[in-house]
Amino acid sequence: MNVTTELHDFIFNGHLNYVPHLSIDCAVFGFHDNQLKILLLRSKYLDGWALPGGHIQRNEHIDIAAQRILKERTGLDKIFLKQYQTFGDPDRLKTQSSQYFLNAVQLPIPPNNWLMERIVSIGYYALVEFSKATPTPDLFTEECDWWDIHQLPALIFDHDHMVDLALQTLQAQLHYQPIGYNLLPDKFTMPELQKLYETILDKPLDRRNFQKKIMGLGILEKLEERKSVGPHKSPYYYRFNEKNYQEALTEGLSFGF
Amino acid sequence: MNVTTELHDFIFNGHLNYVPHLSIDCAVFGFHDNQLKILLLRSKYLDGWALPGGHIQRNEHIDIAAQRILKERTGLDKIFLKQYQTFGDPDRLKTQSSQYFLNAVQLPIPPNNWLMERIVSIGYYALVEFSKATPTPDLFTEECDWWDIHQLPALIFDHDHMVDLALQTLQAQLHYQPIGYNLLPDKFTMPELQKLYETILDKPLDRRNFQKKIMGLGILEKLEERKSVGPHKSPYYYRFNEKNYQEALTEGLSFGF
DNA sequence: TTTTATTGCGTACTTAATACACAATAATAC
DNA sequence: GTATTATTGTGTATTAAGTACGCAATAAAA
Repeated sequence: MNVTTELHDFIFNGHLNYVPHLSIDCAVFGFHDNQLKILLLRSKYLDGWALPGGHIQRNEHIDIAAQRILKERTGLDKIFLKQYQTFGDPDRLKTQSSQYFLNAVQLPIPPNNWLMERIVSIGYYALVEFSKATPTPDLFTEECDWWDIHQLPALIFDHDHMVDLALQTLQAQLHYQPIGYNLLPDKFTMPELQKLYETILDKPLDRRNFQKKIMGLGILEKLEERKSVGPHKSPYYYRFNEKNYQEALTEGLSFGF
Repeated sequence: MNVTTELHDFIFNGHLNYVPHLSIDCAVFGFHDNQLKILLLRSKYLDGWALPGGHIQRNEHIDIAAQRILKERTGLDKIFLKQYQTFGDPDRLKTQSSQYFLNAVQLPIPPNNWLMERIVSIGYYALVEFSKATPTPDLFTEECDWWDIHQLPALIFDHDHMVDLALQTLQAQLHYQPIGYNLLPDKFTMPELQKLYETILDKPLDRRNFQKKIMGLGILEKLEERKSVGPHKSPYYYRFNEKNYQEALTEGLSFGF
């Protein structure tokens, strides 16, 4: 099936498979080069970048739908995903992006088409390991790539608002939930973990106090191995203790930065 | 319009006014007799108690819809309302309650009717001043009343889960947001405020430390007047300082119970 | 006038958060 | 080899926040 027929099918028959009036949008965070990154797509039929998103199948749990959508965009299973807000402004799609879409698709879409109606979007944020994720465009996507959270391109609809709120939520969660596990490779050094926290919170932390606090949580274990990173003392590798980490996820923690 | 024709109209024409596949359910909290209460309805056509809820009008913001729904049930305007979770299990309505409904309404409802389809519900929690709210049943409601949060009746669908999560959210919020304002009368005593916090957190707090901490936030002002409550020293009245309270709402606070 | 339960205010103790010091060390330069 | 350099590992002192508890004041009832 080529792009044109698939697009046609999605527009005119999508409501048969998907729940109308609802969508999902995901803010997918990654960490690379000491920067917090977010995954964005540029659609062939829209005038800006967008959060990865999609629709919910007729008999699908919304959490499963979010997992499915992100599997298609990143190749990853069992992603750390959290619902953070549902966006329900009736005019959230009534921007110039909509007009651009109508011009771009070159199809006679009636106003009562399921995609032209008011859509409420459920916002999720996700944490993924940058190096394991493979940004994957679909047929309707021109580009799919990571962007530094501090240098975002123009986003469509209300997606800038969605990113703002997702980041705020992540920052707040950081104080109760052990978050590094989903964003870092299996083993990592203490300076790397600290940089991650500093990047998300957007403020510097004291190296020695950070180590004390994070080790005090009891979810990390120090390895024998050290990482060679320059003309100076080499830091040890650490990894999350799976069992204690899972416990901390359900019980919650108390940081205090 | 009598009950039967209004019900008929809602079932068969409701989708013209309301967004299908979506609903709103609200956990409305009040405080009375040193108990945390929640507002529940018993529908004429359902076999248990339910959270007050409803549907979103075609061109209505979801937050406005929640306000409208609660205005109808309590008579109150500008209620403190917060979205806390969207419930999207495709089978959340497929319980015995649905069968009971079909028997009770005695109408030939086809399976493709908008109320028979899968509905995703947006959960809000609300805080209201018990004495100012007037529980108001609608045409389809048999009873509408406050229930002690610790002695709830059988609830329909997934409403028990909704209540659980709303309470958990409220408890968590209590640590960052000045919450008493919405649940207490304009002026109140320190023991009353403390009782509210103890009730929500479900644990005792030290009287003297509580006073220190709560006054340290700078959102309360002590009045000259005292309340006469028994054969012992009379407590002062306090009230929220409107300006500082609003500031605290946006800035957030840091408690630590 | 005494009794009673409770309030207002205060002080000691413990724990958590913050600030800062210094020796150890791995790659590089010479 | 040996000195240089930037960074890491570990520790201690200080400050702030949280917890535990004491006691005099007092308003209504006995």
